[in-house]
Amino acid sequence: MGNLAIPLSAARAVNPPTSAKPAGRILVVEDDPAVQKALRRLFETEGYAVEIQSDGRSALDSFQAAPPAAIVLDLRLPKVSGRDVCKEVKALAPTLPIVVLSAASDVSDKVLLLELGADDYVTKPFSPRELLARVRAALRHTARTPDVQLVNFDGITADFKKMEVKRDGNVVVLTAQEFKTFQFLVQNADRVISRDELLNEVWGYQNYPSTRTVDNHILKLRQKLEKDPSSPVHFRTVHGMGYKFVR
Amino acid sequence: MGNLAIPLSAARAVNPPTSAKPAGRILVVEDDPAVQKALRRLFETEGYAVEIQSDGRSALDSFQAAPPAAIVLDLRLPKVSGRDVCKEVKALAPTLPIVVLSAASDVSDKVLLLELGADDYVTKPFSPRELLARVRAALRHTARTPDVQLVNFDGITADFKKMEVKRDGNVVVLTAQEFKTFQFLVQNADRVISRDELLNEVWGYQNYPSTRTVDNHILKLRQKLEKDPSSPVHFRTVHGMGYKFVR
DNA sequence: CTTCTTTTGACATTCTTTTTACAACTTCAA
DNA sequence: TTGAAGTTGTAAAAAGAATGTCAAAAGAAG
Repeated sequence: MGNLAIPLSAARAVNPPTSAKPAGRILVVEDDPAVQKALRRLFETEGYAVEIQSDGRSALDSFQAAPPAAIVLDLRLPKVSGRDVCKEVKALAPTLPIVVLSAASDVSDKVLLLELGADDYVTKPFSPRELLARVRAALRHTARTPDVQLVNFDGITADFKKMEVKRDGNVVVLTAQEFKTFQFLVQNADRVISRDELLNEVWGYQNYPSTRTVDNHILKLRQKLEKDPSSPVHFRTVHGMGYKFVR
Repeated sequence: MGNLAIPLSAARAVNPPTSAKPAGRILVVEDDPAVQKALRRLFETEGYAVEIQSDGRSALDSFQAAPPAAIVLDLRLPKVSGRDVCKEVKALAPTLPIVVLSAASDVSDKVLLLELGADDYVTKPFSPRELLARVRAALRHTARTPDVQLVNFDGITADFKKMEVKRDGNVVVLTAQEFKTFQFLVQNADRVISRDELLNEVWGYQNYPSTRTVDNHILKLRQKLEKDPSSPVHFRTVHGMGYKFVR
């Protein structure tokens, strides 16, 4: 049986091209002035409006005055701790995405973050791009495209929440990687995805195998899900570009 | 220093040459000759043009002479430190992606990278693939200049995002190169483009075929998209100059 | 250690790009 | 107007790349 334990980070590593930015306002809660400045620059360059608060109390006030699109929250804060801010915000606005900044030691236990209700976290020292990516992902996850959680086509049923795929009523066993690939393609249906993008988004930076690996996973998906794997209808090749999923 | 374990074998085996990439030039700023060599090979194998500078001063000069598509920057450099290079470049070109190479000890502090304005970082010793992945991701992100994304003329519809072109409602299959040529011409409508410019912009530095190749691609585009290919209306020849697209 | 998954490598096949050759066209000067 | 000289249109051949596929190797999980 395929073990479909998808790590937190990977589960939402879904990243359609961010074209023109409608953006939104991001509330940054951080007490170090240097970091404040840097974060402001980082997000503003990307077209987000940025509001900065230096302590938990003001953060909560600000949040209640006008809820932002997302919150970037340092866990170590004066007055009201980041944890409490997190809890309180989540109690009032469960869907508002919160990305936590934390020292590695603070999250020795990931469970803690889940309890807090944070959507994602980045440990210091972190890559600016990564933070950006996670904030984007968090935003997309809640607000923008309510990610497809159920898909139905041909004779295939996929429930991404349950991580279950059926074909004509029978469960199809996908391996973890196959499942992630499938999910990413489906959630980016009709868009051509290059192998590189798949490697980045589905495999991640840490393990970056050769592009042929992608082909093999597509092969498996076709074998398991296409009526006629040798002339695929849904998992299409776009020669010289990549693959695209069509319903 | 120079304890950068970059297995050369890995550099070779990273990825099968992935197609005609627009690629671009990468400025590598690094003083260790061994690493220079490895990085050159890594990126060139992947179809990027590589320029190497050994110290901060020359890096800045080079950047100002002709900005590259991305910068890979060692933090420890002679003359002008990597930090200063980073800051200065970001001040002048905030969107130019910079990936920093650093010893683990250099980034013990989350402030640093953010303050510098770097987009991403890799700690030594690093995996060639990871570096590549990060540079690619950085490039992909900024490369999203969503010029025109949708075009409509005569009976032709083009969706550059989906990489799809339709003619009277039916999908017209364009090859990768044809599509890129088409996109470039359309996004530079009414301007005369020389064959050399097309080769530079569409084909890129790496593969530079003869100018007749361009003619053939225009031919294909006419055959696929013009009502009467033998007297083209949209893909016009400007004798002695090149081609131009008119809506 | 065994089993299952992922990745690699090789090869055949298919599809794309480039070259090539020649006809047709344009330009310009005589 | 006519005829070089240079450009471009065109199709087909040649060269080159990308992909499909399978089996073996490497790696993880149990």
